[in-house]
Amino acid sequence: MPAEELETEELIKETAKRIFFQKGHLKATTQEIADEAGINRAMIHYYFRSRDLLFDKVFKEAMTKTMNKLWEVLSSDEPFRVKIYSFLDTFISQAVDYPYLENFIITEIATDPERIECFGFKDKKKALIQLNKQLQQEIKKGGLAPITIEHFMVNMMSLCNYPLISKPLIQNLFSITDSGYKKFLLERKEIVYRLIFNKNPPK
Amino acid sequence: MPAEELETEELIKETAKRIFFQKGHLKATTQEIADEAGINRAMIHYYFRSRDLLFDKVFKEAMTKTMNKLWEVLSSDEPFRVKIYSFLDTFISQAVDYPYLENFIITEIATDPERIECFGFKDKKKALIQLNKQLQQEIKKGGLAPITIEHFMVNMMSLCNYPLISKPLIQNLFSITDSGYKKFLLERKEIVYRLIFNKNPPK
DNA sequence: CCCTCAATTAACAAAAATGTTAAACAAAAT
DNA sequence: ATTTTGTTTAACATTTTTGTTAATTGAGGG
Repeated sequence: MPAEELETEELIKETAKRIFFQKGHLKATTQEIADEAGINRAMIHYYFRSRDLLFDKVFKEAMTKTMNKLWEVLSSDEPFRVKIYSFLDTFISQAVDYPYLENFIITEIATDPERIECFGFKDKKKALIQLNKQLQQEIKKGGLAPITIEHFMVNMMSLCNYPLISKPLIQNLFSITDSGYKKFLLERKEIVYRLIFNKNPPK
Repeated sequence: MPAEELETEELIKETAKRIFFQKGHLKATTQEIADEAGINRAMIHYYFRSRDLLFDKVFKEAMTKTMNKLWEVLSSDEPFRVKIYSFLDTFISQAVDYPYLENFIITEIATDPERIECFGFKDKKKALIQLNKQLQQEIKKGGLAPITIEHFMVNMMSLCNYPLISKPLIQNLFSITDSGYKKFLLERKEIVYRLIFNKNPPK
């Protein structure tokens, strides 16, 4: 047994998170989770009452953590390009850890869009406005072709996220091995920056 | 009753396809499908033996149709930029029809990557090589910054597809209404072309 | 040493989903 | 008219998954 054994409750949450959002097995049963965690299935009910409550809690935690990180980056006082590069970095790191969190957001929220409501962060709007100001300045300086903040951000998110969530498809299309894919992903941080700014990334 | 009532088998397939790949409700039960189609649940078993076989058939059909369309475009004799613009068009149209097909590919294939094997089209490799030749020529001509065919295509796919499959998330982030989102998506064909070629699309 | 109490377990109950079957039906063939 | 055939239905059986409960364990406090 490991020196610092996780408390059962925490262990369940971590295991569930891994199965749901790393392995992408969103419909994993309580039995699968229990087996993977090496505990009795009843423990899940003991600590979380029901499968749905467990799922909710795990999702909400992962989502909040992620979103907070991202908005923090976007709200910082860094110059525009540094901020964007840092956003790419954070976004990709986070998505590498939980590639299927994004995927869950997509399918699950589609059937029940309420779920996402709770992530309306207080100063989201303010951060966006400020970022947009920076973006438009950058455009005026000629560093970027005219674009709205919405399209700009969707571009970034698309270019970072899609390759992560559609790994199997892309690997098949281009006959890329697992280790090859890792390299491919790492290359993308530069590729994306260059594409967006039409210029090499800082250092 | 409608004048040209669909044959039951076809009706089931169409209904299932809609629920699975338009509504994104991948875990829809046989009952839900039967209800939506207005038929007895046993009919699904009568025509398709099991839920899984139905799912497989529906998926395989949608996938094959999509892929064929895309490869056809990529294998055509059109000049590079026309071909690419046509690819964007086809890709987006198809994804608008079945936004969650992509999503299914992502989650389901993740747990069972074999599923995708069957879509190894005979002249995929040839089409890719030819396309790459065109791409590299375009780059030499100075029409494009140096890039591999893999990154180039992943860029295109990302920029087209991600906004479709992550509609709910983006709508929430930027407070966009449903009708606003439609407009947003249509704008993207131009946006993507401009981003990739750093220049306005043809006509 | 016994009591207490949270944590754990196995066995059970309930619910939800899938799969099967035998009978009813209805149109076409004989 | 009756048989045949493919389709449809309702009722039943099975399987899978979730949820509950009562008994067991084991560490700390009195």
